[in-house]
Amino acid sequence: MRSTVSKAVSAHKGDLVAKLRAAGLRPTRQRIALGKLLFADCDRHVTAECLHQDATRVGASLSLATVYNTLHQFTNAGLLRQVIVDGEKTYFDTNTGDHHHFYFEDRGLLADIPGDDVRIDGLPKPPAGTEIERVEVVVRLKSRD
Amino acid sequence: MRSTVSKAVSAHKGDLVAKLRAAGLRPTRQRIALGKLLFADCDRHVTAECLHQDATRVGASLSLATVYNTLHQFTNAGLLRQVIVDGEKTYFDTNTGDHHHFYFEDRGLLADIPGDDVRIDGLPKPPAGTEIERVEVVVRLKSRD
DNA sequence: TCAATATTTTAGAACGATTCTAAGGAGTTG
DNA sequence: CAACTCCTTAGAATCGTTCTAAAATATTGA
Ligand SMILES: [Mn+2]
Ligand SMILES: [Mn+2]
Ligand SMILES: [Zn+2]
Ligand SMILES: [Zn+2]
Repeated sequence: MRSTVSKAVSAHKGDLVAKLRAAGLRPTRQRIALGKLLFADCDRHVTAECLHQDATRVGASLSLATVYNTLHQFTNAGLLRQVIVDGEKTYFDTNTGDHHHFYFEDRGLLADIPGDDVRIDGLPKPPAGTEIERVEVVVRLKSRD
Repeated sequence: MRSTVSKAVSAHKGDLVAKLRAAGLRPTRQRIALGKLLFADCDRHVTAECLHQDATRVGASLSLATVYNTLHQFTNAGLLRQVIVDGEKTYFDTNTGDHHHFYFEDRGLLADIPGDDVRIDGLPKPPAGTEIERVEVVVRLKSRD
């Protein structure tokens, strides 16, 4: 799940189309453009607005509504996950595995915390009638000085 | 009995007025009403909307804008802290010490996890030029069944 | 291939939480 | 009380996001 190089090399349009089909999504021009931006290279943390700008920058023409639709469809298909670290905007993460985040508050950027080295001990059992869906750690960072 | 109770209540109010003065905030009717709701009993996690409803329920009459203003003033004074667990609304926490949270996603409720019991190991050093402002753990819970 | 059908895209309106504006109200000081 | 400063508030504005419904596109199968 973390062989970045071979993933980048093998992230061809055909794979993307297969990925979309497997998710029950038609491989439209818009979804392919967004899929390339999201899945072609290394892992990304994007907002809808920023992904829309990326698409525009690359010459793809699609509406912001489509970016929102697509991000949610990808999330429902398990291709993305949401990360909530800021009340103003929602981040979408191409890394769907178990991991945690640094959040650079002044720049509004997310970064994965490398490795599975993070261990959390001493968590109490969840209250009766509930179960843990996910444990999230966010390390909020500020610039020094 | 009754005199004990009213003494306790007025002692609380005196504390509250002192607390506001120490924060450089005039003890207005609105701030005292909200301060009572927030600080009189046990720790609370509230949204602006919910605190406004609480105030209305208790007979205090103030605008939602004032609730927002007051929550931010209290936060800037270190009397509250913000907790971000939901993209839709902001929670304010009367517990300003180091601690973590259960989040009951389907009910939109927060509960404290005492900070002393939770240990986080294996966090990497923050990137150069940054420092940790806070480490937050959120345990997202869903109802079983 | 080519219509019939199902899904997708999109512009623009709507929404909901939050913030802003600016004018009147209230706390403080002497 | 007067003078001053700070506070409250209704309503407008903002902003990220969702909704609507009509036009566009993908898929199916004859
Ligand atoms: Mn972004
Ligand atoms: Mn609440
Ligand atoms: Zn991530
Ligand atoms: Zn708390």
